[in-house]
Amino acid sequence: MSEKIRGVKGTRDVLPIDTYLKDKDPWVRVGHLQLIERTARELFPLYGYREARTPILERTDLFVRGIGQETDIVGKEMYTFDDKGESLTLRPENTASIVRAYLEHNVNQQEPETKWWYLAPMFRRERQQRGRYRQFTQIGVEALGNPGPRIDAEQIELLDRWLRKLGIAFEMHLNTLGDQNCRPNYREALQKYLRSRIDELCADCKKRVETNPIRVLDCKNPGCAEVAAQAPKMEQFLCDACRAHFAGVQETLQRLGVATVIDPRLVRGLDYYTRTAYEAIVPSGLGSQSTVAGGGRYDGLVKELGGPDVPGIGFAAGVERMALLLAQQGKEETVRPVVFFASLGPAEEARADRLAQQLRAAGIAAEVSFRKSNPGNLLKRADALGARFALVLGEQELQTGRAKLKELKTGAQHEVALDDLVRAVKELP
RNA sequence: GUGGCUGUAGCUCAAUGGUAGAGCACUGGACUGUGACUCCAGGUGUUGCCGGUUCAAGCCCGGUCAGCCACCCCA
Repeated sequence: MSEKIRGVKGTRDVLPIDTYLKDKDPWVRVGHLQLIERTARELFPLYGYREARTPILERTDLFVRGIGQETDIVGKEMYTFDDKGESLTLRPENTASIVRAYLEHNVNQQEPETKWWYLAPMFRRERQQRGRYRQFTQIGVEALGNPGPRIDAEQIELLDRWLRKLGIAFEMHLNTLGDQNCRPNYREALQKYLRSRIDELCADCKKRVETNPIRVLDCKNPGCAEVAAQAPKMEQFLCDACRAHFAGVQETLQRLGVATVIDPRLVRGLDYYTRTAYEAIVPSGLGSQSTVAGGGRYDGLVKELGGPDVPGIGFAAGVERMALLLAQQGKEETVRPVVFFASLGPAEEARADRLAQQLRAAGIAAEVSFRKSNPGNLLKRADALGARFALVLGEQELQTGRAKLKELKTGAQHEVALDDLVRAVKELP
């Protein structure tokens, strides 16, 4: 007796049926994924973004250098393995890969500004829960070579437009993280402040004070939150250039009519972010998760990965999280056959095969019956498939060359000539 | 990685430590050429897996795996 083989922990199937669901909660539907993807494919090129595809596998060092050794992603969440002496990793995010490809092909020497978008599976070895999976999909954009701030606003407006188009209710949070000039000053001041109140912080934050003090601002622990509320603000430490940049982003967004919430506590977990940071946040529907898309500027990353001093900004959206939100709203597109052929014998089946072929060639979805049965059961089958019309093909129809096209919803029958079926179906309202 | 809850038919769920059930769905028939209604018949199963206690375990105990929820972190 062999054991039934199972999927990998933290991965999930998305199937075009209802009954595989293990729980009552809405789950990702194929139709919603298609809607999200199709909208992106249509919308992103209108903003000048072109699709880029990079490999799922990269050298581990790319992420260590790009994302940062101290981050949770690199420190404990990567799928890393040895490939005959070389360490490889399943990508946990795509920005580092995109920048690697950009540099590898010297794109900066071919065009001063580059706008790419991607749709790609990502892998992070976390404990899964609602809205968080070990394999998940991100749709994102990266704009390289443009120091902003108008590109920042344009990109935020793109995300805003996309989510609105899909009917997702969210709030766009916005913040600035400063840059290499002013962030160290802020970090130092913040650190000094946090050390003075270190007894009030949680155990994790006590460590963060030394490793990554800015993330203490993001802690949900009540004690930490209170300390954070009185902490010095980034805004007081911004250098003139960063201050002007942030003002420019806000001004452009206002001109474009994009509503944002300035959120001083919005920080980013990844080391490479500078200046503009933004997140689309939803009030509910994702369990303890609330971010459906996050983005920001990373002006130091390209250089960090061995390239020239090229600025960049991008966002990544969680496709499954978006699909979960859509599932709670219900609407989904499904493809159903227009004509179902109920054939009563071998000769009729042969004719149905050819008729279905003609309909499909004309762009009309058609399905033939493969099982031998009586008309009653075949009509049941047509109904179960959600077909609009059923056409019973028997001896009589083959002889006369005429058949009745039955509209299943109303029961109305339309007499049609088999030789003229395509035109007849097209002409029906 | 840490903690809590759960695991019985394809799905939703019952069963005091004592013989595994219902609804839905599925297949066929009543209806050898016209579905939705109705009726009848029929698979529905190593009770997640392994071990222990017991005369006896779906039920109690331990382990393990998986799912859910929360922390952490993030999309």
